[in-house]
Amino acid sequence: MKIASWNVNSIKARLETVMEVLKSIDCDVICLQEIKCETDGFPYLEIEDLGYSVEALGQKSYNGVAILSRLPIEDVQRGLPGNEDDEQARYIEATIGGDTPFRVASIYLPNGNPFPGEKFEYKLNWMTHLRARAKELLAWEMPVVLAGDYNVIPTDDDCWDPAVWADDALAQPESRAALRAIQNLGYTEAYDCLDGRSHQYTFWDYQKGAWQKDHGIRIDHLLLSPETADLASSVEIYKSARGLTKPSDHVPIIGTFEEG
DNA sequence: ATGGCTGTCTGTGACAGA
Repeated sequence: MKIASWNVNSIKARLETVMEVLKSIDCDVICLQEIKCETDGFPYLEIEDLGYSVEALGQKSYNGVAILSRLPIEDVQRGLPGNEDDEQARYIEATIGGDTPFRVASIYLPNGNPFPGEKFEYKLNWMTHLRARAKELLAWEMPVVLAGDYNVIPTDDDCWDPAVWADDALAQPESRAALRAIQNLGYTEAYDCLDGRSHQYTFWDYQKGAWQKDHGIRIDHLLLSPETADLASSVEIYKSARGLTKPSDHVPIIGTFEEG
């Protein structure tokens, strides 16, 4: 079972690139973020032609998340439970059927800039709700994958130059602590667990030749419940997606899991 | 090079992104 997370920065503007990458990475489940279209506007037919079922939660212009799966998608939860007042489309969760069912969430965590400010408080509040949901899911005692663009640089070793990011919401101690607080419930981050090299990135800005200079940050993460961590065998950052024509500024992060 | 990117919209510049 291969499960990926990928912020595509508009599914419509990126459709050809997305389909090319989906064929290459050959995953069973792909969690998409920043689809930037309304739920009804998702290009369902094109993705279904690749063999995937699709469940999406979108809104006009911004944000938006989706789960693609070759296996049946069941019990879809749209929006982050306990955070029903949030009008932004940032969370969808569902059960992926099969011999070993997985509960999978596609998460687009708020950016939080500028720091400090209301948007940063919104980010921290959102992370508090995510932690509460993560705790609930542990009680399900099944494999859980919380996949997404967390918009958090976990440590200074996960960016090219900590000084550049020091005043940014993505690198604030509060943002990092809120991510660790979720992990401290009992979640394992797939990259930390299965690779762990420093200075490996999932995002490179479009500006200033960031990709060519490898000026990136690692902000896309796969959080695994203990049941999932036991099944995890490898992780890959699909870096070559950033070098394609008309790329997203993020690349997929892919986890491989044994099916017990 | 007082800049340098990309996407969205009842758009043609403002905003959001990170």
